[in-house]
Amino acid sequence: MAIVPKPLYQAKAEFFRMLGHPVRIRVLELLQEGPMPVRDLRAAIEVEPSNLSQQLAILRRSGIVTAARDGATVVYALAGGDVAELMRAARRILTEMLTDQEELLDELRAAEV
Amino acid sequence: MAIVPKPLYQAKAEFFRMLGHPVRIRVLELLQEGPMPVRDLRAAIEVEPSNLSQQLAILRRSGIVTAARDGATVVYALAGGDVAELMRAARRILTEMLTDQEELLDELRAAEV
DNA sequence: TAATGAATTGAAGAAATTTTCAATTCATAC
DNA sequence: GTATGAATTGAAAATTTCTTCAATTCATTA
Repeated sequence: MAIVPKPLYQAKAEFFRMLGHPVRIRVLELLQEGPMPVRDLRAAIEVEPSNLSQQLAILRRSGIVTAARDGATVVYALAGGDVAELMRAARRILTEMLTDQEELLDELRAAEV
Repeated sequence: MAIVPKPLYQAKAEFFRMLGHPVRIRVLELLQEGPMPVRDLRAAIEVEPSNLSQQLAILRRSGIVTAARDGATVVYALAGGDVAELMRAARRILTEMLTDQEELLDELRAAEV
């Protein structure tokens, strides 16, 4: 079976798409404070257990997190990449984008008609 | 017009989802070199004109790019946020995540973007 | 070994996104 | 004013992702 390399822009798109879900974002944010058992993730995120598991499976398959069983509980952790820096960069852009929208909103509010 | 504040993690998820498409990624990468008319985007990206327009519309609506008409052509530009830093952060994580996919790794190392 | 709790899996229906095509707008040239 | 090229729009069909539920695995405890 020949290895057909995936175009880089497609790998990037898949990566961002993997991040594009509220539950997955929250999991990644929580794991930035350190490894955490599923039990705690479930307490912090309002979501059905099986739904959380589905989202965790997506994160696991992508390779951005790892899972380790410890007795009856499973502990998740970031696989190592600097997720914090990525989130900071995203927040900077998001902040700028939302600020612009707010300015637009202010203009709309200020408009006479 | 009631303003319903959106949870931050949801805004983040929407932001990443907006990035999660190969054509949109390529547009953002091309625009990092400066404003560019649709004509040039279409020459650089293999995609149906109307499909490109759909993807451009998504980028526009999100606020990450702006469009300005100049005669018969339309010129797109990044709205201002530091998209380059975001892409670098993403690439760092991707590089780490894909250590077992040699071909893609080589592309990542060679990529300047 | 039976029972319980923790977490995952598989599969189906629901929901969202993507692609495609015909129709439209806008500016320029004839 | 009519034709042409550039780009966008609206809407449907195709595809993908999301949610949900029942069934399952694995470890612990009674």
